[in-house]
Formats: sequence, structure tokens, C-alpha cells
Amino acid sequence: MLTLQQIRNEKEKVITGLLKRNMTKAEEIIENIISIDDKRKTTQTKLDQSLSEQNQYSKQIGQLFQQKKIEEANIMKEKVADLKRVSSTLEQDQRNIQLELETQLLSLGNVPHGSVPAGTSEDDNEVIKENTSDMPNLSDNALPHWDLAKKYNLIDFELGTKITGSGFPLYRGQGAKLQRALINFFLDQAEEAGYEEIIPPHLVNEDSAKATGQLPDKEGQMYHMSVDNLYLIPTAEVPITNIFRDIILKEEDMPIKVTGYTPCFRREAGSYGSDVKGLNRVHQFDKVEIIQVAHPKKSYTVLDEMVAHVEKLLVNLNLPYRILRLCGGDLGFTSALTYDFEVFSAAQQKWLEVSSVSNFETYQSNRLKLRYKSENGKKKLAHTLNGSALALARIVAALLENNQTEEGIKIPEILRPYTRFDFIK
RNA sequence: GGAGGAGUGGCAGAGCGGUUGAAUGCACUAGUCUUGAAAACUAGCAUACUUUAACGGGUAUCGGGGGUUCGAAUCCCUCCUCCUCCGCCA
Repeated sequence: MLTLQQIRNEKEKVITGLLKRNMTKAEEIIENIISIDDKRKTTQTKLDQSLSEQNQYSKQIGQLFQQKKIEEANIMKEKVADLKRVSSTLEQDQRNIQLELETQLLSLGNVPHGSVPAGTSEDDNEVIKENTSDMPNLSDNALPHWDLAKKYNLIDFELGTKITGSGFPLYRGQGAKLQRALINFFLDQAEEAGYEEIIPPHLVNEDSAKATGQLPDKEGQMYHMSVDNLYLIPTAEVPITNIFRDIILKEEDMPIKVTGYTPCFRREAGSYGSDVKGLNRVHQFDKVEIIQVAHPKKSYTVLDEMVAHVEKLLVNLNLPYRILRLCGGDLGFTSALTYDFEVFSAAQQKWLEVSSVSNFETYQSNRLKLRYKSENGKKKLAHTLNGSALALARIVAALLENNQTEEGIKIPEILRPYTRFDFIK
């Protein structure tokens, strides 16, 4: 969530930023927020004055009682009663104003970074790098991953559907082992890059979902356990970032680097067609996430470092990939700058998104109340960043398709110590 | 799930319903002393909002929410968390 300070101090920048997100009424909305906030301030002042008077009277009443001046005390009590009526209406007003302010603020996405290109859809994303040196030469009868999965008995989509429903694949045999191998490989790589490994809870409460911005924005995307009011995590970002809720760091604590593997659960309501075939879009998938808390001055260096980390994973897996800088229209609500990674899944001739690396600047930390004490002792919001490193399901899709041969599916060198087999047969 | 107990500042730990934003100790910061350090001494040390050019002032906060009262850390209700015992269980 943007801070009021940001909105007031950098009004023009915020407006142009929101326009880049195609929020056409940005100026109007911002002006409205400022006027609501003005109202909030004046109401607060009036309320405080009224309460202050009440407090003074109460002290006097106490003294009068001690001096046994009951009559005078009773007169004063009536004055307080009047003041209370005033303050309770003011309080109600203030509550409504604050609620209104909050909903207005929640409707604003993050201000995009200067390098974010204008645009309305994914077609306007900027391809900043394309590395197809590992592009396979597949024969005409190459199979898409869902057929390969069946042929080699790696994934049973029908069984998953039987047990749970569509979009819940069941991995088995070498398919299951490949999952485990990838998870371990990714975690080891993250550890080598200095990230602390975490296994967080896979369900989160409402506060946590709010703090990272899933609520109220993506309410329908999460599975909700109404009995206990808990949500299945859509990404490890939610529980891991919430480690830092209500925290004040020392400046030298940063950067903090945390990684974690979790399954991710997404309802993906409303998506159908070829996009959801096989592993392309599922309700449950595995992902290793990397997260950093960084000093505002260094967060973009950190972002580059994270992008490099993800890129290295893809190079190591010998997958053709490209890196996109998301345009204003495609940029996630909470992000200031996002790089998406896509791998080419050669049999279905499709680019599949496998990672999204973002700098949220202070947008998340504002809601998290994640701050650090700067040199002069002032508390400032830290920057948060995260990225997938990597999301498994689609990586598996690309690996299966791209590495299919007459003899079976070839496992990339780097994974062999993890799978302990060279071929899927 | 049942019975009991507890939740106060960074930590420990006081707190008759009325100068208690909160004693005291530790920790922390600055200073004095010292060649330096330690010790000792002195002072400072919560957060948020609001007001002010500034000094400063005001309001709220003692697990969360609500209530009683002129006045609540202190009384009542409710929820949460932790501890002890019992039950169940990977």
C-alpha cells in the first residue's frame, strides 16, 4: 500500500505512475485521497480536543470528590456527559473516514519504476533478453508433456482428478523423483547464494494475507478454510514475507535473504482452454521462492542479483529462456518492477512463465510495518523483493518436452546427482 | 476437546479505579572520572496519530476487541496466545 506521505510528497510522480498502470482517473483519485486525509486530520484534532477537555474535567472531579465537594462534582459530570456525546460522534466520523481512506488506498497499485514500459497487456512487455542456445531440434512426432507423462507413467492427471479434482496432478515413479530432485537442486543453489532455508506454514491467517496484499485484492484466487478462517498459501511469499511483519531492523541487518520450498495452491478461477492443459496451469504446484529484505538504496542492485540467480538456474538446466520486463498494464498490483522468466516448451511451441522476480519497494513493507532504524535513528520502511527460483510444474513441462529422445527423456547433467538416473524410460 | 493459571516498555519485574506512559533492575545511548578499559557517578532512553516555524502541546496505546465509570493497566464480557494437568492423536 502506498503511504500518505508518498502521495502527498511525490504527488506528480504517483499520478504519472498510476497512469502508466492505465488508471485513467489517477489524478482525480489522488486528489480525493488527499482531501479525505485532510478531513481525517481536522476530525482527529477536534476529537483530541474534546477528549482532552474530558480528561481535565475528570481529574478535577476526582479532586472535588476527595474534598467532599459532591455538588460541584456532579455539575461537572454533566459537562463531561455533553462532551462525551460530542466525542462519540466525532469518533464514529473518524472511523468512517479512516475506513474510506483505507479502501481508497487499497485500490492503488504500486508506483511503477521509471524503466517500466507503458502498455496495456502482456503483448506490450519488453523482451530484454532471449537465450535460445539450448533450443532443441525435435522431430515432427515429438510429444507434448502430457503425452510424455502418460507414456512414461510420470504424472497421472486422471488420478489427481479422481482424488481431488482437475488441476491436481499426481506425480509418480520417476516423475515424483524428478520433482524432488528439482526442489533439492533449487534449494541447494539458493543456499549457495546465501539464502537461509525456511519451511513455513502452508496455511496463513487473514492478517498475513492482508500484509502481503493477497487480501483484499486476490480473494478469489486463494483456497479459504472458513471454519478456521485460514488460507492455503498461493506462494511461499506470503508466509515468508510475514516473518517480517511488525519488525524493526537494524540497518546492518540488511540484506536479509530467505528461501523456502512450498507447494502453492491457486484456484485459478475462470481460466480454461489450452492454457490449462497438462502442467501449464494447475491448482497445486511446487515452488522454491527467494526473498530479500533490502535497504532502499540497494534494492535495485539486489533485484539484478536475484534476476542473475534465476537466469543461472535456467542456464544450468539447459532450457531456452527469455526475460521480460513487464509493462504497466501487466505489472502485478504490488510490484514496482517485475522481470518475468519464460522457458520455451518445444513440443507445444509455447513460452511458459516459470519465474517472476519483483521489487516491491515499500509497498509491502508499509502494510507489513517492516522498518529499519536509519543512522539518525529515524524509522524508515525497508524494501522487499521476491522471485520464484523456480516454479516446478512448468519447468517439468519444458524439461520433458525439450529433452525427449528415442531412448527416453534425457535428464540435464546438473540434475543427475539429484535424480540418480540419467534417463526417464 | 475438558479443568486450572497467566499475558505490563528491548528483557526481567512492581502496580489501593483518580498527576501511572507506567516504580525498580538489567540492557542500551551520551557525558564525568581514567593513559585506555572496567567500575562508579550523572543524564537520556516506547510507539502511533495530531498540532506548532520551532521549543513544545494534545490524544491513543499495559495480548486483541467491546463494556461499566466523571475517570480503567486495575472491574465486567468476549476472542487470541502461552503455561500446568487430563483426554485424544501423527
